[in-house]
Amino acid sequence: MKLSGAEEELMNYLWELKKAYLKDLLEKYPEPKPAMTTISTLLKRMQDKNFVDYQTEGKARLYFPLISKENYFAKHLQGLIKNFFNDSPAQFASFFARQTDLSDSQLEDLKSMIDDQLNRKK
Amino acid sequence: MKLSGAEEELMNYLWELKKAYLKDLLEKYPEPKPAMTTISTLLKRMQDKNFVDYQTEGKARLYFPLISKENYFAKHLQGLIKNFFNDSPAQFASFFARQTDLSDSQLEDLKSMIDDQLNRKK
DNA sequence: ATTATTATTCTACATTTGTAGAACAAGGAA
DNA sequence: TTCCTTGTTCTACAAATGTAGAATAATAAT
Repeated sequence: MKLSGAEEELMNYLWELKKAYLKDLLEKYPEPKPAMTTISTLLKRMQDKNFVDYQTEGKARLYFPLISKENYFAKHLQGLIKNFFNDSPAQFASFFARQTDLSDSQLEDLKSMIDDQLNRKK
Repeated sequence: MKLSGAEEELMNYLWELKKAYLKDLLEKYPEPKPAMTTISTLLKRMQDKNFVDYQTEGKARLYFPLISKENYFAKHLQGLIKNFFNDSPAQFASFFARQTDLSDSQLEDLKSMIDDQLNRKK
C-alpha cells in the first residue's frame, strides 16, 4: 500500500511533529490552508492504509505515524531503484555520484561516511 | 507533469526499445498482457503530457521517448530529496550510505567514483 | 449558560488512473 | 479478393484521489 501525494505531504508534517492534533497539522500547511474536513478525510484514509494511528488524549485524538520516515523513504527508494536501475543500488549510486550536484566538501563528507560504513562492518 | 504508475511502466519499455511500434511494446509486457487499446490509451495520454512522440513510419507510428531515463529519474529523485531531505542532496547521500546495503566492494567503487567526481572539477 | 474552538463522520463530486470493448482502417498473406 | 494482423479513436466505467460542505458534538472560555 502506498500513500498518495496529498497523503504524503500530510505524513511529512506528522513526521516533523511526531505527535499532533488535527489543528497542529493544519497549521503546518501554507496558505491557502485546506479545509479541516480535508485533513480529516486524509487522516482516515491513512489510518485505513495503516500509516498512522492515534491515541485518544482526553477528548481529542493525538495522531502519530506508524512508520518512520527513514523506513518509508527506504521503501520508496528501493522502488525507484528497482524501476530504474535494474534493482542495483550500486548502479544507482554511480548515477547519483555523477549526476547530483554535491559540492566538494559534501563529496568529501560522503566519502568519510562511506569509510565509516566500511569500518563498521569489520 | 508526472507520469502515472502504468504510464511509467510503459515508459520503461520504451526507453529500453528506444523506438517501438505498439506491438513491440505490447510484447514487453508479461502475461497477462493488457489489451492493445489499453496501451494505445496510455500512449496518447503520454503524448498529451509530452513524454513521448512518434514519427509516422509508413502507415504505422514509431514511438519514441521525449525525455531520457536519466533526466526523468533525476527529476524524480530531486522530488524525493526535496520531500524527504529538506532539499539537501548531502543529507540524502548520508542516508543512502548508511541505509543501503551495498557490499564492501560496491562501497569502494562508490568511493572511487566520488574521487573521479572530485578530480573532474579541477 | 452561551458561544467559540476544535474535531469527527457522512456525503458528494470532479479529476485522474487503469482498463478495455466497439467501430473502423489499411497493409500483407493466401 | 478476402481475411489476418496491427493499429487508432471513441466511449465507458470502476477505483483512487483531492477537496470540502452539512450535521453534529464536546470542551474551553467568558
